[in-house]
Amino acid sequence: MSDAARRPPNRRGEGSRLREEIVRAAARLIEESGGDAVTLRAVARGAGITAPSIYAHFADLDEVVEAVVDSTFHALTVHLHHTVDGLTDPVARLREACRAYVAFGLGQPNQYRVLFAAQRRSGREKREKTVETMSGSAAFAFLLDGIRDCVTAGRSRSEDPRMDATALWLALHGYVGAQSTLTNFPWPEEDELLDTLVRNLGRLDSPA
Amino acid sequence: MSDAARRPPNRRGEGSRLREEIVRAAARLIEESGGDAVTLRAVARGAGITAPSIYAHFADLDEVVEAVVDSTFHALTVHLHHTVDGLTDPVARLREACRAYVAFGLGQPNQYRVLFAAQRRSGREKREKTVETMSGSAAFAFLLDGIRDCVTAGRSRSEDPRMDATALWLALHGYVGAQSTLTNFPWPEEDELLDTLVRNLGRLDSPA
DNA sequence: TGTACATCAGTGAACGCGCGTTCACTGATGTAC
DNA sequence: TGTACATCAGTGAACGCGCGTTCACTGATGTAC
Repeated sequence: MSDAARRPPNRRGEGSRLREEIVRAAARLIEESGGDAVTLRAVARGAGITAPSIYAHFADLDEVVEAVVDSTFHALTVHLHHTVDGLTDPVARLREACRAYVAFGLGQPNQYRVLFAAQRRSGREKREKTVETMSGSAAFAFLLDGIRDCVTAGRSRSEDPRMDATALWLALHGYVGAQSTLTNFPWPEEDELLDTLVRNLGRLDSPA
Repeated sequence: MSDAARRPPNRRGEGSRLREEIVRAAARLIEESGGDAVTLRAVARGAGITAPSIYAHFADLDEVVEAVVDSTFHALTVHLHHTVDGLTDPVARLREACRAYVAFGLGQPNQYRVLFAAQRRSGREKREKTVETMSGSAAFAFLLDGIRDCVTAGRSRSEDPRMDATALWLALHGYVGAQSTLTNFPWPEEDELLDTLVRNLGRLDSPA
């Protein structure tokens, strides 16, 4: 901090502004480094503050990452809602939701990875209600409702929407992880692949 | 190393024995720590040697992990071959291969994760022929051949086996990653889920 | 068979580094009078 | 309106730690004569 000007302190009661800046810096760092170089000190550097300042807002680095995960899950949910907003055809809604999910993941693959990697670590002892059941399930519920709506509209032959939604989510999830990792794999055209997944796992009669 | 007896050196020309012990120790460490605590020194401790001894066999930790990945991919390939060996019905072969793939991944989820996580890191500058295209593709080819055989036998309606094999692999891959991570998710019965994936993505006419 | 010597697997001390965490502190903001 | 003071966001020095990497070394194994 000796080379830069001293950070002007936030006004009284505006400490939460720094909190948000820390979360943003951590998210940026996760995305850029792939999660390898995410340390308390690196986050502090990214936010333009000194390391001890973080303790005023978070107990440790895990809490910071947790905040990033919450924020990212929220952004995903908003993104999905915004995408299907205005679409009325249930098949189109389902397909666009899947497209949007994949686009969100591929747009920030390392943050997406942390969304689920964080469960492993913090799951040891903490909190009954994990992020997974709180925020993450909103995205899954999206797919489940999407399939149910298709069934109601007579567009899907699914006899077990929960099973089929799980299968569909697994494939989307696998695609986000694999596509951003195995860049040498002979990937088919993305739209075709997504259509294949949605049509077959959503049990749609007509081509999507 | 002061607390333990000094390791008796291998005989002349048997330096490769230590190499294998290092790889085994690294694999163990990856599986137990989730990959977080994998350091050169930790691997050395696990192998019962001092850190500098590793340099006689590997340039750095990345090379050690690379060796673990190679070994794990090889084990996966052997496991798949062994599983379908003796099965003649193409649908049964495909389904059992999928089951075996998932079982392998869930049996050592952290090693499985590293299989693909390693691509990211070392992919920066090194080697054109990545592990992915060399060893990993053997597993994928297994699924592809499986679907093709079903088509030939008139058991699958697939019109694009490569596309459908990709879709199927993505779902299996997603399942291994998600199931070992999201332990609170209301997972359906594993056999039912796998049947759903194989039947729908393998485009099988009759229930698998 | 015996002895001197080369080989080489593995050791242990040492280095500089970035890390997490603690602590007393500084100095601008806002308040009491 | 002016002044003394409390508050509190953020600093910077310091600590102990495990890390990767280097280097000269040790001592058992095998070989030449």
